[in-house]
Amino acid sequence: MSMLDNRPFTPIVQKLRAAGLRPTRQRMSLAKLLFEPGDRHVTAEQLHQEAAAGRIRVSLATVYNTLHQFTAAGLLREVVVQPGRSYFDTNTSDHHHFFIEANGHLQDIPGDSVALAKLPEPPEGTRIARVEVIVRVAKG
Amino acid sequence: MSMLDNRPFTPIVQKLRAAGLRPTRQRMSLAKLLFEPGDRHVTAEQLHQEAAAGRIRVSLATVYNTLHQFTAAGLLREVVVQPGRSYFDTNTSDHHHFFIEANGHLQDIPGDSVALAKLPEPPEGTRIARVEVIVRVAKG
DNA sequence: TCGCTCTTTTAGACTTATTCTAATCTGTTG
DNA sequence: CAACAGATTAGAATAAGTCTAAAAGAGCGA
Repeated sequence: MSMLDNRPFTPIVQKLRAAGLRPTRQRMSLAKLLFEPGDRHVTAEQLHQEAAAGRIRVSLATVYNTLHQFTAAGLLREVVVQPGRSYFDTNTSDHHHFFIEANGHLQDIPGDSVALAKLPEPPEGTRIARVEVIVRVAKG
Repeated sequence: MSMLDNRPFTPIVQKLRAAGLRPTRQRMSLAKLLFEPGDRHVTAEQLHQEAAAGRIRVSLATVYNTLHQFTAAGLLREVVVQPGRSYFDTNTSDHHHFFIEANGHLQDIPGDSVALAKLPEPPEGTRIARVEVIVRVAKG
């Protein structure tokens, strides 16, 4: 399966179609970088550089567009822990994060090792969309 | 008690001194805006505008410096929930937040209406600095 | 009080992450 | 394969925040 693989029924193509996104060259390349290696947390800039390293020509604007489309389609989750930096998480299952302050990295917390015993009533006229737990850890 | 109040033993002055910060005009004015009205969540830009509205001349750089100094001193807590925007919370007690997606506002969740039943082991060589729970709510 | 020194503030330049725009290109459908 | 809607692009634009060097202010001792 080469970088030029363009067959119409590859899992990535199916994934994109299922999300209502046309399987364009750029989206397929980015999807491969994102989803083939397993769970990961990337910034737009990182993904753009990885693409460049892999001889894939994609503009930074497209990387941003794609990450947001994937997020809207539920293929990614956006995680904000630091001012001025967004991570995109390829693991969309119910789970939480460690944020390692020393190096700014994120790490998944397995879904069942955090338990919320009690949740508050959401404010009048709203419903809970998602509960995020961020465990900030420091050296020591 | 006027805006020009400069007495050396006002609670704000004490608070600043206790934090090891000189009670300068700018810091006192900002501290008043922050701490007198009770619990609040502000951005740097908002605070800067409030100051301007109150005829207090403070540069934006000073607002940023001050917010960070207050945070380092434990008088404020920084909360990041949206890319490209930091909130500073005057409530430094142990509590969590609702994030109202519709308008981008934060709202405190009383400390005891969220309970964590189980916490994970932090990664090798780190210790838990803080656990943040963000309950994202949407209209409906 | 004055003067000295160290700290703070400031305007404005700069950086970084991200979004926008308008032109060009490409997938898909008939 | 033509046509068109949707996607991509370079580069400009924006926004939040930081940095810098110079000016102003605070606190101290005499």
